Amino acid sequence: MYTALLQHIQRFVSLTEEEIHVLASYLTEKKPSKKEFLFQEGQVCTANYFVAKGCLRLYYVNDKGIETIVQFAIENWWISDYQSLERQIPSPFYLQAIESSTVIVLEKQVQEELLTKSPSLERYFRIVAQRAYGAAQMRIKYISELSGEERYVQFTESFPDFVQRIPQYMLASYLGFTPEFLSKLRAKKR
Amino acid sequence: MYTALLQHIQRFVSLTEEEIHVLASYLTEKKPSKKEFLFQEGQVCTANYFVAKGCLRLYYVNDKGIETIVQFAIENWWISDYQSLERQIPSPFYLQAIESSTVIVLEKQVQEELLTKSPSLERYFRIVAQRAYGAAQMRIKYISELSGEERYVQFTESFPDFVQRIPQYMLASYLGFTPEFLSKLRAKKR
DNA sequence: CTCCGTTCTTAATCTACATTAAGTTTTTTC
DNA sequence: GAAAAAACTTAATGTAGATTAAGAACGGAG
Repeated sequence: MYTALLQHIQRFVSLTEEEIHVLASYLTEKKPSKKEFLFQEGQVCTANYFVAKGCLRLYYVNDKGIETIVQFAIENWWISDYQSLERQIPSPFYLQAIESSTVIVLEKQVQEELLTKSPSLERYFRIVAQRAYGAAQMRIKYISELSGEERYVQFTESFPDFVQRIPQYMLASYLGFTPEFLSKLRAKKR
Repeated sequence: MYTALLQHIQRFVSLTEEEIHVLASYLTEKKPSKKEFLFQEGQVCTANYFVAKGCLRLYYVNDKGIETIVQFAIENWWISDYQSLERQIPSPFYLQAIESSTVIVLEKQVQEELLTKSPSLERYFRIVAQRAYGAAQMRIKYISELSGEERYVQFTESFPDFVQRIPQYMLASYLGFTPEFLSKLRAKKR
């Protein structure tokens, strides 16, 4: 149970049997089916989610009804709306399963308590947050540095398998342009 | 000494006298003058920087020589290139003082050691990283959601004092457009 | 105070990508 | 396995913001 997460944690810190036991008692598992939501716009986000299997997307919908994907999460990624989670304010985002997935849920209340008990886990989540932040810094750089076409090439080269797994319009949404423009790019590359 | 930082830390966790003492012994202070660099492109970034006074910018230069600002840091912000710092790879960024500033330097090696000794500090840095990540998530949202003009309005309304402190061309660079376009926007608002 | 480099402005032209709209193909559902 | 819904494509037209170029204003060093 929870082996994917335990393995991930032990890549960064080591846990005692006791800690593993306590941790496991605090976790719950959810198996959202395709298109199921973990939270929606307007709700306060209450948990941090670890993808053991499958794929999620974090997105928002603008006033014209257009969806924009802020982040994907695949196996071994934590995902949540960290401002909503920390400040307990309503989230502007939707967190949704793209495929039917297996997600490990760590409730905020529970996380607080758990981390005061276990410095190793505190350390693990510090490292995870720093890595996510580093990735976000690079993402911001790429958004402004590269053109739409360059971002498309870079993404497909970096994550060829992942591109197969998701609908094209989601890729367009993540890369920051329209499905029509992506279609044009694809036609050009053939 | 280091009072700005100690106050910031104690907004999130409490430290014992002993911990404060150990922490202080590990920190160093730097007073970069205007335009001085803390690190430059191609260097591996070795430390995490806390702005006690003044203002820094993290930016990169593209192949046409155009600078783009990825982040500002003012009083009470930590700033660094977290990918370079964590993976010890060369940074694509420059970290530079915009004003002559007072910066508290926490070397990576030292941070590692310090955090294994103090769970409270581990906790503090976990919280700081999560907040920074939350802010980055929102930044990514705003970049795709708002037009250049809307980002300008939003930024000037959110940080009116800060806008006074920095040159216009840096604001343009941060907001993701040219100084010429900013100039046009400003003319329009008058 | 004045000179020189930096910053800011104006305006003409240009382009990457959006919008709209219609048609086609693929996937889902009953 | 037919019908409906979702996803993808093509093409005409539109626009936010870039680029280029030149001049004006500002600010700091001597």
